[in-house]
Amino acid sequence: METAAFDLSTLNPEQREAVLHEKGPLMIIAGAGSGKTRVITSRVAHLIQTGLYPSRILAVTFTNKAAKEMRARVEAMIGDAARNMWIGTFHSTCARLLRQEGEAVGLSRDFVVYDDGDQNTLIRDILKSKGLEEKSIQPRALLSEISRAKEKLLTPEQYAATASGYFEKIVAQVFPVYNRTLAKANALDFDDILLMAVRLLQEGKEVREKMQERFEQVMVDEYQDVNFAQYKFADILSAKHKNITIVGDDDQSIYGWRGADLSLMLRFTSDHPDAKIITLDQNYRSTKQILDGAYSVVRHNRGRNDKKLWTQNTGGSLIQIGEAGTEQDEAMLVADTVLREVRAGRKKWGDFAVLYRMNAMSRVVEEAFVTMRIPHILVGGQRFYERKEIKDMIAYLRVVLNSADDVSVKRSLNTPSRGIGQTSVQKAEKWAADKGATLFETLANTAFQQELQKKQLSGINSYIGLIEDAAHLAKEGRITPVLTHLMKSSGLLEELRAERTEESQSRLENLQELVNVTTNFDNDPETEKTLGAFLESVALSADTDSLNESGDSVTLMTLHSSKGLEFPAVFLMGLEEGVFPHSRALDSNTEMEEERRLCYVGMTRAKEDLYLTFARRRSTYGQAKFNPQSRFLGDIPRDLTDPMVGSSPSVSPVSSTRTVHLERSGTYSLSEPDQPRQRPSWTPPFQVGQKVQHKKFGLGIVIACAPLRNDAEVTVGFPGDVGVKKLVQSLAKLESVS
DNA sequence: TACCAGACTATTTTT
DNA sequence: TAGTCTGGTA
Repeated sequence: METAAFDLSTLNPEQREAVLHEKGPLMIIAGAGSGKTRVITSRVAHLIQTGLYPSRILAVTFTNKAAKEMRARVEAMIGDAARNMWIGTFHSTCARLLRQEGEAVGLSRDFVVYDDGDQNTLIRDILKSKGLEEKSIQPRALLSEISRAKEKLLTPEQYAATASGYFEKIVAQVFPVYNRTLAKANALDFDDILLMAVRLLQEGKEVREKMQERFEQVMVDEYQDVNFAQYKFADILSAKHKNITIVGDDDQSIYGWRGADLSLMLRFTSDHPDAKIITLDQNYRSTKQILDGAYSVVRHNRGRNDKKLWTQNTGGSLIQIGEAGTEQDEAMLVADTVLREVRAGRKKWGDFAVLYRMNAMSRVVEEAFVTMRIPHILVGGQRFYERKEIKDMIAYLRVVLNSADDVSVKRSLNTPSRGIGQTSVQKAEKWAADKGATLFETLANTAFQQELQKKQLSGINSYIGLIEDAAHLAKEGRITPVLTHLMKSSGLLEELRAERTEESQSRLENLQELVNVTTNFDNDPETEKTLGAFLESVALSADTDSLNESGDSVTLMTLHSSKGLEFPAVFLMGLEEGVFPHSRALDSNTEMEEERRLCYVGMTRAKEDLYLTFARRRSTYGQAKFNPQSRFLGDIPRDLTDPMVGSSPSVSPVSSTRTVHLERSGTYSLSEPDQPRQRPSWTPPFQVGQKVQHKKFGLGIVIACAPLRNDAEVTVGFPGDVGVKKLVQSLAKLESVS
């Protein structure tokens, strides 16, 4: 980290220009590794040094981690004055605004934030109550459609007006109910936080003018990832002074599936015809081979701003390509390479990152690393705040804060078991719906209680007593006593301790960790000491926030979570058609372009060494698959690559000539020579690349063969509309054509 | 109410 | 394969 004040002389001309720009809209197109963060922080420092009050700067990012880093770096340059800046994520900034001014749009200060899990339970309940549950509607799909609508700032009415087709009609039906339920529970989902903040600014003239006046400089980082609501938020706030700076890279847009809209980046220049545009294309991170390789993958995308990164760093090794028999072999190849480099003293464990397309792929790597005793940390996967026991306790805390939160009442009511089952809950829900009361009010209502059996009644009373005691404790301001009281008196601790299994032990540890979190919160002088503030910090935080160089270990994570990071050596695994690019992207142009960008992001994480690996055979969902190697590998010019040491090619790439396959296919069996297996070896009926004749489809080329009991599943590519087919040999009766 | 077996279904996830 | 969900039964 830079500790001295910033030094203009170490910046390149474009960077300097961006830093010194003072008035008017500015767009910085910042390629990977082009010193973006340095430019933004220097710019902030420069503005403050030229007399701007820090409190008049708003800087928004997408992650808490980025926000934290930005603040720390500015502080290092200009000292404590940086504290008064508004630096935060879109969500935390909007939530802050809503807590301050939200009452103007009828929002209570004590709103809770619903995460994906809560949204899911809510939507399921609604589907059930509408009798729509078995109509093959996936709650997830529904939620993402609603989310998409909210990101566009659409009201349920506006959505309904344009809804067409079966699915959209259902969404139109559910959407308003979903919103009403949230409102009744005094809850906001992630999208609401943005939406309500924008609405507040649009409708509340006074608030709007106050905020517009206040923020003389507005900066948005990672602009390629903004959605419409976020765009609007920044747009309104910067409308008065017009000093908006956006920083982004269209080649690194990998969150399209989450509503990020790349076209908003283009829109910036039409919104602000006078905008200054600066492109940072000198890369300070990677070697030329890595940059050229990455470029050869993204350049296939249409409609991108062509921008080729350059570097003065022309040394370094070629991109290394590793081929393995199975995914286990692939993982071992990675492990071996790491081990060799570390033993040779060329690298430390912490210099390596292993990136993959799906979290599920981490397991094999972990296994290999464990057997080879390679220290590693796994990023992502099951998140702390999504663990059951943590969510349970959070649910309790939320009820203490806001008893209208029905979702949390339902979750906590019978955990641990108080003998209150589905039937009782349904009874209470019905009663609540009839009387227009909240669930909690209903449970406490004497008239309702008379309808209950003794057992249920005593359970409910002990629940209510527990919440009331906790609410009393909460008035004192510290969170930890409330939490520990709830854990003890609910009997949850007791239950877990009694279980004495490995799982219960780990749950107890997680709960202990939660106590640590609240203790830190209680002792942190910076935080507002209320339960609401604590719950908000929980809802708006991600695990990766705390991801720092935690010791000297290899980092394992998905390509998505690697964005913004860099490592001396990077492995990109699973470069196979159907894995990366992901199978879901194979028939969609837009998604394929996003996969390409994802590959670009992954490759440009590497500073010195980049390894791309694939396996010929991979089991997916318990089924063996022979995927052809990824098209991305084919995009990289040969003179930039080198086979990895230990790579075991046996079949040449699909694109090469057939004769090669025929010669080598003898070894093409399930029992890899280096890893003997118990299973009898299986000989595929055809070789990959072999021409075959099908009665109906005609001539085709074998792409893959997989064993299928006493049969074989043959994947064949046919020309024209027929495309790729999976055929069972005994039925398809494919004949080989020489 | 609670538990178990079988069915079902599978990206990515900054907040 | 593995984790989640559902429905049937004790």
